Amino acid sequence: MQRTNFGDMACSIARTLDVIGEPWSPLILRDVFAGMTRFEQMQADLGISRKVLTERLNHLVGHGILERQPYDRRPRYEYVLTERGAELVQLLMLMTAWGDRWLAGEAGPPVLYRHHACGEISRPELRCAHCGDPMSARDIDLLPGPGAPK
Amino acid sequence: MQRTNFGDMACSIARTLDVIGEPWSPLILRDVFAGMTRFEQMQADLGISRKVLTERLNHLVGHGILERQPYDRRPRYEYVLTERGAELVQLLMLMTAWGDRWLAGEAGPPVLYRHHACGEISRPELRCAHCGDPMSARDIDLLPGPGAPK
DNA sequence: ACGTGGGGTTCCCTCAAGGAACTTAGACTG
DNA sequence: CAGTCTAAGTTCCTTGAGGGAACCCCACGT
Repeated sequence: MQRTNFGDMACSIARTLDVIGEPWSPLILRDVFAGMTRFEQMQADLGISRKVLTERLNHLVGHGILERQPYDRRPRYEYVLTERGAELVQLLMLMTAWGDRWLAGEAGPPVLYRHHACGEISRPELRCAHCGDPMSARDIDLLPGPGAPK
Repeated sequence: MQRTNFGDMACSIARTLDVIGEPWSPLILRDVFAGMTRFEQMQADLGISRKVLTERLNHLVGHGILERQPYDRRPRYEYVLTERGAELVQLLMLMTAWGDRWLAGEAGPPVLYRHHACGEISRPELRCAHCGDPMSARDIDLLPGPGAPK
């Protein structure tokens, strides 16, 4: 995977990739979010190598995305989303929306979202936290922030 | 990187990862979005190997995310976002917001977004396309869609 | 004709992903 | 108490992708 260390770059995208950018990591988060929280379940569902699954889970736990909790007196553990992790799920939701739109083809989306607030099947949209209007790539300018390099 | 082919999975997240999940791809999109559209610029900015940059650009062009356009009578090209690609930038915006919140630390965010509609420095938020209320991980149920496996 | 500079290609080396086999700790079973 | 079962890893080997440096090609400019 990435031999170059993205975590040290002065870029929030690169830093986020350092946490969840490795192959499989987003799919592991998806599984945990969907309720497949145990090692064997994920391994079977994803078809990932056990070695890599171990590495990814440790990485995600280490970065505070998942927590490892025993669920038995035997050495059995399940992984649950932390607050940081739950916020990352928004990214997955947006990835789903993009994939549904551009890659799902004839068959249509494999999964639908029902929104608790309105009870409808819907999809997420990006809006400005300040004014509430839509906020897409064409609607913004980039400015250097306080953490900008130099 | 990923030897396993995510594109064949019945999951819009996996399919999206097949397009932009390889290492560097999101950062390449970031650069193009930020106006660094040429091979040499990106290579210098990212510190990516020229070989991998070539591979990634071809992959992104092949999936309709970028377009390769000549900008000179000499063999000089720049890469521009297609509509599909521009919509992917929303993902980057959300990654930025997450990284700003959880990883930026003392120094603060390296980049700020100014929203054209309201003119304010702001950040994007996920909202329901149907009712407009916030739509985060805790606000939805998952249901099988028409493209669900079997 | 000669240099320059953008945009790649080629080559080799290292290290991560895949895969299968092995290990461990406790619980259950006879 | 010995033997079996199961979830959750660990170990080891093979393969192939990422890093890096060197090289190549082409249209200018001078």
